[in-house]
Amino acid sequence: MPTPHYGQPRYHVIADELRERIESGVIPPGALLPPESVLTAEFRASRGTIRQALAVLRKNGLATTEHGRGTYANAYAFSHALSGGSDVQKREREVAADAELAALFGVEIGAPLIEFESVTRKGRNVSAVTRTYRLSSPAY
Amino acid sequence: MPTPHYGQPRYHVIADELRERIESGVIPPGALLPPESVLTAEFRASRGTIRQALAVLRKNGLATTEHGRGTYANAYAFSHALSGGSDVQKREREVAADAELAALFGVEIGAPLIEFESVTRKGRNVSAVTRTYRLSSPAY
DNA sequence: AGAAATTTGTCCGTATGTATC
DNA sequence: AGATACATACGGACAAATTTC
Repeated sequence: MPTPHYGQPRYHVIADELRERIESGVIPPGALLPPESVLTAEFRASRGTIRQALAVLRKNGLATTEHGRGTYANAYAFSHALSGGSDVQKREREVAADAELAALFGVEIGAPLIEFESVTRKGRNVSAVTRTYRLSSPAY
Repeated sequence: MPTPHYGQPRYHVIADELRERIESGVIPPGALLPPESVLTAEFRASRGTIRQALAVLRKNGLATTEHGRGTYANAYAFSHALSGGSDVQKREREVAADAELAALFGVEIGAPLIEFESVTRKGRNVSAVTRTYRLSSPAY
């Protein structure tokens, strides 16, 4: 693989992508980001480049890294996006599994799932809707 | 010590050796491989290099690792294309807006949306499914 | 039941060699 | 030549899950 750095350096592009995920709620506040090893695979970047990207997030207050544990998305990032003119509404509800979700979770169609929905608005427009589904009763 | 990686990288050589032991039955299916600490001594490689070799085995479906327990040799079926060996599977597709999404985004029902789906697995079970919806053609 | 040891998971910092822009 | 990035490798430290005593 060549090393094209048109415009922006890779670590900056990666940092932007991760910031987008944090501010949009794809990575919810307080959640762990994927470990460096996974990020290297996802972005096909070397560990050094990934670490540079994470350093950018830390410097901007979007993430916090703990030795031996991982890198957290900061809750502060949410309010940052809020003050930036976007608005986020959240809600949690119980829904019935459709065929697709049932197949994924290995439950019957109609089985109860917890749906966590996050609606991100910028101005009057909705920019993103994120729905996270989990089993309502723990899998054992 | 310097780090000459002439020819094949060390983790690759080590992975090959371990695969040989598994396929030849020296390490029978279901048995635990030696712990990383022992492998570092055997191959005189750093732990990181050993873990890289083990990652190759996992990716090839030859071994399975459990936190705090160890790495098992798999009774190897050919699970290469199936699981891919990764924890998170992602895909992106275009879907039609249902009534709720249409109302949120302010588009007509059936209008095209980009759906980004991420399926997180723990072991064999799906632990979470996240779907993020965005407008397919940015409205600005 | 509880403490210690084992083992894997993750991050830190550093270093070398290679390749491309 | 310099900056960026990749792949590889080392050693150390802390965290978390599991097993053992």
